[in-house]
Amino acid sequence: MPRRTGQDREVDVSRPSTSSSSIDRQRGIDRAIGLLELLLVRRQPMSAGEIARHLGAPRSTVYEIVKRLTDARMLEPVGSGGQVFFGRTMHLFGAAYLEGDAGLRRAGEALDALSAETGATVQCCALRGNKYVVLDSRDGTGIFHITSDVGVEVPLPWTASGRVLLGHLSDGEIRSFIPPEDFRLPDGSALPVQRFLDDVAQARRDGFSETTGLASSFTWCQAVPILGREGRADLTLCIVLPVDSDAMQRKRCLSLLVAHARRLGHAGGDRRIA
Amino acid sequence: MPRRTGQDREVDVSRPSTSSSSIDRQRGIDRAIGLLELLLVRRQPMSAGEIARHLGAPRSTVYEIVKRLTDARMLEPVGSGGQVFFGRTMHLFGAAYLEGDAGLRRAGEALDALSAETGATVQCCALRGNKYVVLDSRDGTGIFHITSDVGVEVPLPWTASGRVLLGHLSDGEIRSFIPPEDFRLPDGSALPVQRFLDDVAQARRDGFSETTGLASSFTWCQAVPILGREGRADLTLCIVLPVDSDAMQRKRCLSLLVAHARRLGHAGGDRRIA
DNA sequence: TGACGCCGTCCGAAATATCGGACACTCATT
DNA sequence: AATGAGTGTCCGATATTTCGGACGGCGTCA
Repeated sequence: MPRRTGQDREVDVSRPSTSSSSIDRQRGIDRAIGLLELLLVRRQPMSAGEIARHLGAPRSTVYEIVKRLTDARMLEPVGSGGQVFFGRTMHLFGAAYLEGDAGLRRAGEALDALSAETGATVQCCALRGNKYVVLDSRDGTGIFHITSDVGVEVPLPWTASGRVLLGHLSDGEIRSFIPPEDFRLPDGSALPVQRFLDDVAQARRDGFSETTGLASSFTWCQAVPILGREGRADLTLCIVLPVDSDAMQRKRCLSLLVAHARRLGHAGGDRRIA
Repeated sequence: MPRRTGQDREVDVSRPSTSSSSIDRQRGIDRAIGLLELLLVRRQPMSAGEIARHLGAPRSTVYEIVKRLTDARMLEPVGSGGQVFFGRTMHLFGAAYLEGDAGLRRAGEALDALSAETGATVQCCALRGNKYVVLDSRDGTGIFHITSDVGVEVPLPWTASGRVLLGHLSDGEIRSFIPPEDFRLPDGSALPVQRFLDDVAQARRDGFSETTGLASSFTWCQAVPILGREGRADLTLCIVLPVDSDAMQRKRCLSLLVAHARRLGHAGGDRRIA
């Protein structure tokens, strides 16, 4: 693995599009946003130096930014090695967001109900950039939980929700939307793009999607769309069953999912036919 | 050798307090932090112009900052009047914070238990600056709920938790810590400072605090400290009962509170004696 | 119709925040 | 002891960002 020091500033050709860092001097606010996104992806405390290395930012600048964010308690010191992670203020911002977003709040209530009704792990998911992300979840009951963290970005082809969330895109749009490497599954095998496109089309017809053995070999996933004002799947309701659950149980779960999602959805009827 | 921090550049006498920036040019990141804090206090969508007015910031700058934060989805457009509020990314940051802070997460589990055991509104509270703030809560069951929002800042003398959270301060420190206007209660009456100091002292002795008719006339509040590593009350567990609840029920609730808080607390024994 | 208040965008100029580098320090490892 | 890698701080210079103001729209009210 090549060492990445502050040198990679002059990689002009090999930097495709996003996070285009030319020879640039960046704004503090952009550095701050990058820093927070980095912590979100890494999901563990980092020191200022470490952040600077990963961001390709000057150390002195990162120290300054970290200080400001720490004063505002958007970051908090963790441990004794000068590391920081998200702070309490972020929790308050997040809670305020939830208060303002009736959609996600109501979805959370549906998760409570679904969790009680099924005992399985249930989630509410959405698109974030060109990735799939869990926005909220309730862990299943029982000795072994199947869990996944809120906020972790996952390639769309790995998930049932991914098939539902892309229903509003054409095949061509989907091809250019998803990075090619995302079609490689966690087990190393490659998912044929056409099969994924077929899955999306089928999910569009059926109003739900089921997958198994994709992200993990021991799960059977079901996802249904929560339709927004424009008839697009803004959110999904999703249930994670053990792969050996019987067909009857699956059918019951699916109908529960559909019922909750329809109640939550904005576009009442079957706009997806159009 | 005198230390030169970035602060003492313009040590003018005419700096009244925070917020009211005179003629100065501020950093983008500070503007951004101020903007987010403003939204947290206002708890409703605001337009860029409105934000600029409240912040005393140039309109053009605020538009720029809002654009950046919106691109990062830390803010989201709301309505059609160009208003913005916290965005989905904030929710993810907040969730990541919760994942990293075992203390608050465990307190949340205690709230679940307390809520089930008592049916009342229960909260986890802490200090934020020189104010009291609810970090997490579970609403009571029954027809009428007594609720309060996560993240709303409240004067410390209005609350039972306030009396518990200041146990580590001396009378003098408390006097200078709390803004004088915070001793005026919501009903307009003034709480004698000495009475508040006595309350804090008693809470320190008893290991809990009870108040009634302070923040509202119809509530009876109980608060107990969750002790941190240094034996200080970092968090409180708090229960809100109707003012007409009977003594027996109150006693039961208090003992439940104490049991949960002791289990959560770091300093096991009675460090407060020291 | 005109006056007013908003929103959103654009621009040049000047103040300054970012940057690179240097320093002192600690802690392991050689 | 010497080396290396890390943290945390400070400083001057310059490329840049903030700022103030102007502009064109839109809607409302008188």
